[in-house]
Amino acid sequence: MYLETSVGSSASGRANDCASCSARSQSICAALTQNALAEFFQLGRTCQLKRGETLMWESDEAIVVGNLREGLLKLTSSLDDGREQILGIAFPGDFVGRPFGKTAGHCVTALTDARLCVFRRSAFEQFAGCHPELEHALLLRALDELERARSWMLLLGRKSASERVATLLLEFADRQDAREGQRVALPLTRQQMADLLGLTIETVSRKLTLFKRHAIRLPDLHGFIVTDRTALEELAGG
Amino acid sequence: MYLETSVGSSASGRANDCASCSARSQSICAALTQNALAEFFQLGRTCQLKRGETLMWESDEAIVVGNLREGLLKLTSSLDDGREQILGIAFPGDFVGRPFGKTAGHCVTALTDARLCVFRRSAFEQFAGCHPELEHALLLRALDELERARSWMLLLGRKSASERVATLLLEFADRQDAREGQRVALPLTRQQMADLLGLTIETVSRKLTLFKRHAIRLPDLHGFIVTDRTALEELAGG
DNA sequence: CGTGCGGTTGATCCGAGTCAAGCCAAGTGG
DNA sequence: CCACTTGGCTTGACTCGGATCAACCGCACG
Repeated sequence: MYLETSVGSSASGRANDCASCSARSQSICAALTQNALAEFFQLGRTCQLKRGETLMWESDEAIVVGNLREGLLKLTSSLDDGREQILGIAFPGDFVGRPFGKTAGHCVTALTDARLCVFRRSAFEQFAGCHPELEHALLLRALDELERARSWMLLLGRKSASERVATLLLEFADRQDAREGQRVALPLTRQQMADLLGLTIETVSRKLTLFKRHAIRLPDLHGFIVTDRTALEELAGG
Repeated sequence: MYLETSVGSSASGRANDCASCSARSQSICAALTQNALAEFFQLGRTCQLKRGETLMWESDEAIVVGNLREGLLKLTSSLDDGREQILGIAFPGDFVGRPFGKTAGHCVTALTDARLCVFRRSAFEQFAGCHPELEHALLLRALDELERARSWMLLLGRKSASERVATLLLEFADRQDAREGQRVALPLTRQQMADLLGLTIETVSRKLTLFKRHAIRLPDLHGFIVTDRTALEELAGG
C-alpha cells in the first residue's frame, strides 16, 4: 500500500566505517549497549518549553530532533482555515522530530511545561549511522508509532462520536493501568480532545455528560473515573 | 503523499561485523552493498495472491513479512460490525508486515493479482539484526509511512467529503505526474475509495459527478482527466 | 469587582449517511 | 441468440448525527 514506503532502493555502499564519528562518540558507543537512546540523549542540549510554546512548525525545515524528558507535547497538522488535527501525543521518553527527511510535516507544541534534549538533525543522523543499536531502537519506535497512527485512522474514518470519546477514555485508563473506581488523569482540555478525535468541543462535552449516566464519573475537569468498564468498552465499539 | 512509495535514500556508513550470521549470510552481506532490501528479498519464498485473497489478518499473529513484487495490496482494519478503513495501499517494491511485533494490527489483501516474496518473521528479524543497512532502509520506510499515515489523519479528521475526494484525485494525478488533460488511472472501485476516505460509496459517487462540472472528466470508471487543476486544488482545501 | 477562559447546554442547521430504485456492461445458461 | 443474473455505479428522497450559533455558568485572576 501506499502507506508503505517503498522499497526499493536504498542502502548503497555501507560497508565503510564511520570515519566522521568523533572519539567522544566512540566512547558513547560502549555505553549504548544498555540503552542506546537514553545514553545518547545525555549528549544533547537541553531545551525548556512552556505550555503552549512550539518547538517546530509544520512546514519548517526539520532542523532538530529530540527526546522528551518531562511534560507532554502534541503533534499537530492544520488546514489553511485553522481546522487542526492532533496527530499524536508525546510522553516522556518519546522521540520527536523527523530524522532523514526534509520537513517534519507536523507542528510540535507543548501541552504542559516540558523539557527535552535536542540535537541538530544532521549531527543526529550522522551519529545514528554509526550506531546500529540506536537505529534499531528508532525503528522499533517508528513501527510502534505507525501502528498507533493507523489504529487512529480507523477511529477517525469510521467511528461515531460516542465511540471516539469512549475509545479515548479507555486508552487513557489503560495507559495508566487504572482499575474501575480509580481516578484517571486526562490532562487535555476539551478542545484538545476534540482536535485529537476529529470532533468539536461541544460534541465532546455532550458525550462526556452522556457517559456519566452509565459508565463514568467526572470528579473534576482533567480527570475521570470508570464506574462500568464493560459499558465503556461497549460504547467504544469494535 | 501517501501514495508515494518510498524514497530511496539511503545509507550512511555502518561498521559492525556480524558474528551470528552464517557463512551464507555473509555472502549475502556482500551483495547488500548495492540494494539491501531488493537483494535480500530474493532469498524469500515467492507467494502468489489472486485479487481478493488475504495474506494476513488483523488479529493474526504476525508470522510473515514480505516485499511486494507485482500488483497492489490494501492494508485494512475493521470494526466488529464490518465498517472498514483502508490504512494504506502497497505498491510494488513496498514492504509489508510487522517486524518486531506480535500482531500486524491490520489485514493485508490483494487489490489485484499479486506476487510477493515472503519470509518467516523470526528469520527476517534475525537477519535484520545482523545487517544494519537493512534496518536503516526499513527505518526510512517506516518514517515515510508514518508521515503518510499522519497526513491522512488530517484528511480523515478534518476534511469535508469534497475535500477528501479532491485530495485523492490530486494524489493519484501527482503520483503519475499527469498534466491537465491527460488520463489518470484510478485503479480502485468506488467502495475502495470510500474505505480509503472514510466515506460511503454514494458520497464518493456524488462528489465525482459534482466535480465533472468544473474540474474533471470521467472517460470511464477507473480513470479520470483533470481539466482544471486549480479548481481541483481549490476543492482539496489546505 | 469585572473580565476572560474553559466548559456546559440548548436550538437550529446542514452535510453526509441510509434506504431504495434503477442503469449499464459483462457474464451465464438455456 | 436471447433471457436472466450479477456487480459496480449513479441518482433521488429522506433521516439523522454532529456542526454551528448562541446563551450561560463557574472560577481564577487582576
